[in-house]
Amino acid sequence: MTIRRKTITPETGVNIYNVAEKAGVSTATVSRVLNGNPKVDPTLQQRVLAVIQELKYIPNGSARSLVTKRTKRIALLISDITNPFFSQAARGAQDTLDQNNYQLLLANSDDQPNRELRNLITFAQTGVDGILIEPAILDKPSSSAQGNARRNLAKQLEQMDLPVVGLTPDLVMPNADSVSIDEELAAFKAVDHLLALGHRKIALINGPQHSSTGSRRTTGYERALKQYNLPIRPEIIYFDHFQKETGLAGTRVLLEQHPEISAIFAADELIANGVIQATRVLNLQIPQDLALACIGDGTSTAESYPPITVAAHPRGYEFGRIISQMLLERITNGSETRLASRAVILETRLIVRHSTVASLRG
Amino acid sequence: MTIRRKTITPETGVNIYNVAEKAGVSTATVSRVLNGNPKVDPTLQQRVLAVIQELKYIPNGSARSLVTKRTKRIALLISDITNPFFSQAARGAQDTLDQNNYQLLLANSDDQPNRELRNLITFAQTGVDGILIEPAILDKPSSSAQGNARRNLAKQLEQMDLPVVGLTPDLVMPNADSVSIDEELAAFKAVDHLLALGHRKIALINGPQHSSTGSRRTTGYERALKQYNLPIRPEIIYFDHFQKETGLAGTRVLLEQHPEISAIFAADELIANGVIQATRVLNLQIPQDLALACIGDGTSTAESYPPITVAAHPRGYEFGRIISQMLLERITNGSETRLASRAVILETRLIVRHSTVASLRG
DNA sequence: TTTATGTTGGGAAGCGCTTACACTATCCAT
DNA sequence: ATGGATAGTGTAAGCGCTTCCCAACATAAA
Repeated sequence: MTIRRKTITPETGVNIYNVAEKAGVSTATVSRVLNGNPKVDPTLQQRVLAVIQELKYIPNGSARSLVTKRTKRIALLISDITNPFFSQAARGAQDTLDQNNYQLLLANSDDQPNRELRNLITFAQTGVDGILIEPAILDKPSSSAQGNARRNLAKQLEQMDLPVVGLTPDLVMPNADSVSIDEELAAFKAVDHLLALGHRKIALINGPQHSSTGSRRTTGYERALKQYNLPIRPEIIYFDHFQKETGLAGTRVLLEQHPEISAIFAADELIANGVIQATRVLNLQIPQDLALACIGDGTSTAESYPPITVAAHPRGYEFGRIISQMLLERITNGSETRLASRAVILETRLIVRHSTVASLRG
Repeated sequence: MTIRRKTITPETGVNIYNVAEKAGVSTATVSRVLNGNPKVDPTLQQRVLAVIQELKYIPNGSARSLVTKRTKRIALLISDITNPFFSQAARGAQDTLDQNNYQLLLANSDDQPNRELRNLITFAQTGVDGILIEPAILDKPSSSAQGNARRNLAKQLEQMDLPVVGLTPDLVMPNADSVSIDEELAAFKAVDHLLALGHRKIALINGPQHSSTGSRRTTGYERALKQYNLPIRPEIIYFDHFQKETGLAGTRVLLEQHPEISAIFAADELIANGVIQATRVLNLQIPQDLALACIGDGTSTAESYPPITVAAHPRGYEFGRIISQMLLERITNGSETRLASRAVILETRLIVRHSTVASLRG
């Protein structure tokens, strides 16, 4: 058995040849024990393992990936890790990936389609086995621009031909799954609750009007009103961003112009926090003067004063676990049977807390 | 010019040979334009670039890394991305890395030295150009166990011989920098402020007693008391975790047994939040009945009711930017001049807000 | 014109692995 | 004994790049 090439202590670190030589076997055998191939003589295996320990040999991932075409690495592309929902999701993903010996590559898109695309290309180059993505919000009302950005995303994704799981309801393409909640239904549940309590003047404070999330929540709100044969009054609907500031400003503006409002449906927890903050400034009591319900994961709303009634979806952590689990299935399965696309819709449920109470007005 | 090997459309994707062939040049030339080598004929360069576009060629990172030994990838190993400080730090790191075309690999250690070690090894295997690490807290009072874990960390890190920047004051080893704040001084400032206001019975609610952070903050607290010739009273010091629950429980316990306490120094923002929550339950007014100061980044404490006086350190985002910047310098510089280790200590400053007021008692 | 010098491009080695394929040894059925 | 499986190991061909080294050519100096 002869060993070619740099067999003697290269400057660059220990490689498989060094191990093979010292153990008196071929590189093939070393590789086999490295990969847990069952058909190697236990004696040899022990010898090789011992040498690996002794030499502190760590296999070179690049070389390995080059031939196997797998990296044991997946990418998570989200708008902003700073958002608690996403940092929880990252943690959830991390935990299940870790259990399966996968690594996590992180990138933020800031909801900009071009950054998203750029990151995707970098991933393709770097080499990842799959992609977890929260597609950028398409904020432009211009339908053509919106369509374009989405189409580019899909094109890029398809071209890369990697397993994908998206945190969105609308990622329909081969080799991809999607996980989301029924935004419209969640909004409907919250508003329906307010209506059932007798509220009739219910304002909506929402994120971007033309974002997919924003528009779906608006639809749910409208559907609830229609069900009670109530008119939709655009003047008590306020759009801006999914931020606390929106809740603050929206509440001020709406209540000033429409004091008859008896309840506010905040499209998200941050907005709801802003609403509460505004009521403190305006010296209003929740729920006596103003009822408040929102959509969220039910965590932070449980700790505010008063605790807020919420149409609750699973926490970011859950989302993270689910999407990474699905991605792993797709990666593992991908070679043989290509799985059909799945669209998972997670449950939401209404949690009634102290921020809502029967309307005291007309 | 002849081109060897699979020159014709491999199933696996476009490679550098395909590009070379179609452009009528050698792979060496393609590689040169790929890497921006200035000495290629502009005509050729154009031709190659055109073919790259046409074929949608994306270079294979593994192959590239295999020969260059650089991955353009760095690792961030922290205890928990879910902690806002760290998600901010991750964002800060991400942003500066992104600008320099580096990617971020994320891992959570949960403060467990063994997970930390395991992740480090995986990084070495995967291939990263540098490591950003928040070393696991060594909670065990047993000094030998503590020393061991730290020593293992250092050993592993040195063996990997990669540039490292640590979010800690105590990472002394070649090819590494560290960034931290003067924990003791921060604690001193906060407590000194309380003392200057006339408070004499100042309780401390802290995180783990034997964690490096916890013990340093205790020292600062003690130093401030000594400066005023006041005794250190262990019975009004409460240790547990850097969590809201600790603040809640600590406040109840301490005030029940020692109603003479006129001020609390909370070692961290979460604990301070717990203290506030406790005062609501106990029906105490801050700052009239109890003054409160803490250490933090000054963000969340600005928005509580009342806003909390804080010895403020830079935000996680700043830390993230700084450590990644330093790491990049080390990576870039590393080959020629090996930089001396640096230990950066970031400034803290006292921000006086409504939670502290002159003592109304003796 | 000849020689020295510089500039560009190509040939090919090899980075550190995995894995067909070939080979040898063993074992059981004939 | 002999042939055919079977199991265990080694050989060597790449994976897709980068880069050293040299050929080819152009240009400047003699």
